[in-house]
Amino acid sequence: MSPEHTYASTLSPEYPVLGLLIQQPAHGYRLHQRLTTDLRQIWRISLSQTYNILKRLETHGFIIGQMQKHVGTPARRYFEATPKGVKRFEEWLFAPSGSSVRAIRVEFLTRLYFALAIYKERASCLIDEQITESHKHLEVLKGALDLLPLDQTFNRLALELRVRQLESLLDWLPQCSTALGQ
Amino acid sequence: MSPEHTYASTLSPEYPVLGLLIQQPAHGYRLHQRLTTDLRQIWRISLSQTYNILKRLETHGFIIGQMQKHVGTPARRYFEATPKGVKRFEEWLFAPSGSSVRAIRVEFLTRLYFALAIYKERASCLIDEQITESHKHLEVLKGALDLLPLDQTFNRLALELRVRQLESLLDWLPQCSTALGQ
DNA sequence: GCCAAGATACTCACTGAGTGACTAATACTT
DNA sequence: AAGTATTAGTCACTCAGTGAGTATCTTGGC
Repeated sequence: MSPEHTYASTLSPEYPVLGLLIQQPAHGYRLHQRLTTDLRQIWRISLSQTYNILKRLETHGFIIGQMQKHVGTPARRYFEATPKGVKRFEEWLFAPSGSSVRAIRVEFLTRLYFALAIYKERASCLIDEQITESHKHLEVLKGALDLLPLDQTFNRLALELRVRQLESLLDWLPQCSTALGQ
Repeated sequence: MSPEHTYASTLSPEYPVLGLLIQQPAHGYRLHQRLTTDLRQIWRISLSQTYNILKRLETHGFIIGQMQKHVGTPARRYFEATPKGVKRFEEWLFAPSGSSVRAIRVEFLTRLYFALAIYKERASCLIDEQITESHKHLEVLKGALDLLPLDQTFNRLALELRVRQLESLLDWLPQCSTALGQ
């Protein structure tokens, strides 16, 4: 068993957490506040779950935490990303998206958020890539639909829904560019 | 802590497994085969995950398993639903759907599958209810979008995508009725 | 000046979700 | 008879997520 093996898929909540810490080091509670304001339309991560994720990120060496005692506040642990953590995050940020509609929605929006916040010049490139990828994926789904026998009513219905969802995603993607342009 | 408390959300893979067992008792391996043929467009459940779910369902008393020794085959455990399991399944089947687009997609399709297979007369009613619910939900999302300040570019983009996805779901739903009619 | 309510900051113990490697028997094939 | 594929299942693990609980500090009201 490889010691570097990590299970997390690219949809994992570890990435938004890591990204926020790269943007700005913070302690758990503050981090959770930023999660619930800045990213609340995408991620709903409870406070204790936030701490779980921090713990995991730390055991994997992607972040390190240090106690800091201020006068007049309870003791806090401040976390910041390690170079290893930054590397992992950037690899994720510019990697191709997963294929499910949900994966695309959640992943792409998260990537876009951080691209806008940290690596602004690469954001429009991210959008273009997503458009290309989604078109490709759409063709795959349509191909699969053509191959599905007509009597497989149920599987056909399910696939048709996925096609429609992907099409509506493709309708929406150009809006991102517009929003970015302002 | 209530002993009857179960964590599983209505999106849990326990329901397709339970439903297949209500349709027809089976052993784990066969069940997994049915999962990968009949429901492959919705659920991708690995073999070992199938056994995990069976174990959980059994410890909760929703199914019971019994060893059966055939000549010429390895020993197998056949599972069937208990009355308690049937009750739980039916409550889920006719309960209102979750609210996320993914929840609706996965849940609704699963419900529809079993409604068609086991409770055929109630299937069209299920579709109508989903249409009503989704319209309501769409209004809620649109309301939230109207309330979101214009400067919250990112959260607005995310919400707009959800609106579009829900609209495309609403376009698709009537197809279910058509498919059902045949 | 005190105390209750609430915000801050975190911990713990738990269940559920999901994977990959492994075992072991039977069945098919050459 | 040996080797491969299929059938059937177990094990040990990590990740995902919840809810209750703990402890400290701030703030508003009397």
